[in-house]
Parts: sequence; structure tokens; C-alpha cells
Amino acid sequence: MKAERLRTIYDRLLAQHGPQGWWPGETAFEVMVGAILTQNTAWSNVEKAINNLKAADKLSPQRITRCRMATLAKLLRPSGYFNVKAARLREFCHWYLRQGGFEALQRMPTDELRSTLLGIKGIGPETADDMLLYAFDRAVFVVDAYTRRLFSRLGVLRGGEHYETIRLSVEHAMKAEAILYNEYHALVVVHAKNVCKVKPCCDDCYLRNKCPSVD
DNA sequence: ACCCAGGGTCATA
DNA sequence: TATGACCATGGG
Repeated sequence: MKAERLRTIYDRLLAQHGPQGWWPGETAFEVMVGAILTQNTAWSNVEKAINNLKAADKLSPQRITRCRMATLAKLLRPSGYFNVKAARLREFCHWYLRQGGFEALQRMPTDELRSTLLGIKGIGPETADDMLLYAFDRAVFVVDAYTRRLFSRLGVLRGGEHYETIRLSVEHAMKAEAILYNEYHALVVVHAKNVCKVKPCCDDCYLRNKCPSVD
């Protein structure tokens, strides 16, 4: 994977969409909650669930661990998979408090923090990396379905590579530009919503709002 | 009426 | 290692 190619794609995405300033969320804890709730779910639905938590004054690890499962599930309802996510959120909050809160976690080295996050049931590689990058400000490149699709269509990936393979490959190629991982992932996601999803037709196709061969 | 969305777990071969 | 079932709402 070539650094220059990755950089070129980044530059064009930035030129087209502008700086995104992710993650949407007022606190680090809210970012982490969002990362769990957005698993295979549209962000608009996650916002509703987070608003429910705020309105019920439950958006804190203490409140969530003390909340009944049925109550929590009801608040999470708009984000889908509400029973699963209620359990995952509680599990995460127990761990968070047990570790001594954000300040204590922020002192951990990235590799250690990553493996302990992955040890929590319901937190897989993408959710962990969302948290590391956007809540803990660590230099981690987040791989999601959009990243795979875009990079595959642009020929940067062949398709079928494993999560870690892609992440380490990008991180190795763009090691000197770790500061860009934050904007890069945000741009890939935002781009995916505005782009032609029909089929790859040219090198530029998936870096434009409209596909010239389809439109 | 379908399709999919900023995934992850678990059972099975 | 690698598929497949399952979880579930809301918008296009």
C-alpha cells in the first residue's frame, strides 16, 4: 500500500467534502456510547437513542449501570438491536468504572488499551478503534465497510482482506501522518453517503457525488 | 414491499 | 479458517 496513493485519495475527499471535525458528541463518554450504538445502524437512529438517554438523565456510566435492563432497552429502542445494545452498554460501563474512569484509561498505552477494549463482550475491532481514535485521541486508523468498499473500488485493496491487515497496512504507509486518521475515516463515511453506489466505472467515480457513466 | 445502515457473537463444518 | 443465523429500528 503506497503512502502517496492514500494521501491523494485523502486530499480529494477533503477538497470535496471539507473538514468534518469528528466525532459528533460532546464528551469522550458520549463518543464511546455512540460507537457502541452505531454498530450496523444508521447514525440518525443513534442520535435518537442518545437524546433519549440525555432526556432521561442517564448518559453517564454510573446511571447506566444502575439502570434496569428493560428501562435501558426502552431508551435505546430507536437505535435497533436494543436488547443486545443495552447489555453491551452496561457491560462496557461496568468495565469503565472498574478501570477508574477516563483519566485512568487515558494513561494506558494504546496497545494495552486496545486489547482490554477488545476483551469486552460486544466490542469488536471497529468499535474499539472508534473509541481509541475519537475518544482517546490515539493514532489508530478505523476500518469499516465503507473503507473496504471505497478502497476496493479504487484498487487500493483487492477485497477480502482482514480487518487487522488493512489497519496495519494503512498505519504503516501513513505512519508519519497519523494526525490525518481522524479526518480520513470521517471523510470516507461522509463520502459514502453522497456517492454513486451502483458500480465502479472509472477511477474518479467514487470520489465524486455523481457517477458520470450512470448520470 | 424491499433494502440497508459508521458490527459483533455464537454455532457449526 | 470461514460461512451463516441472529439481533431490530427507521429512512429511502
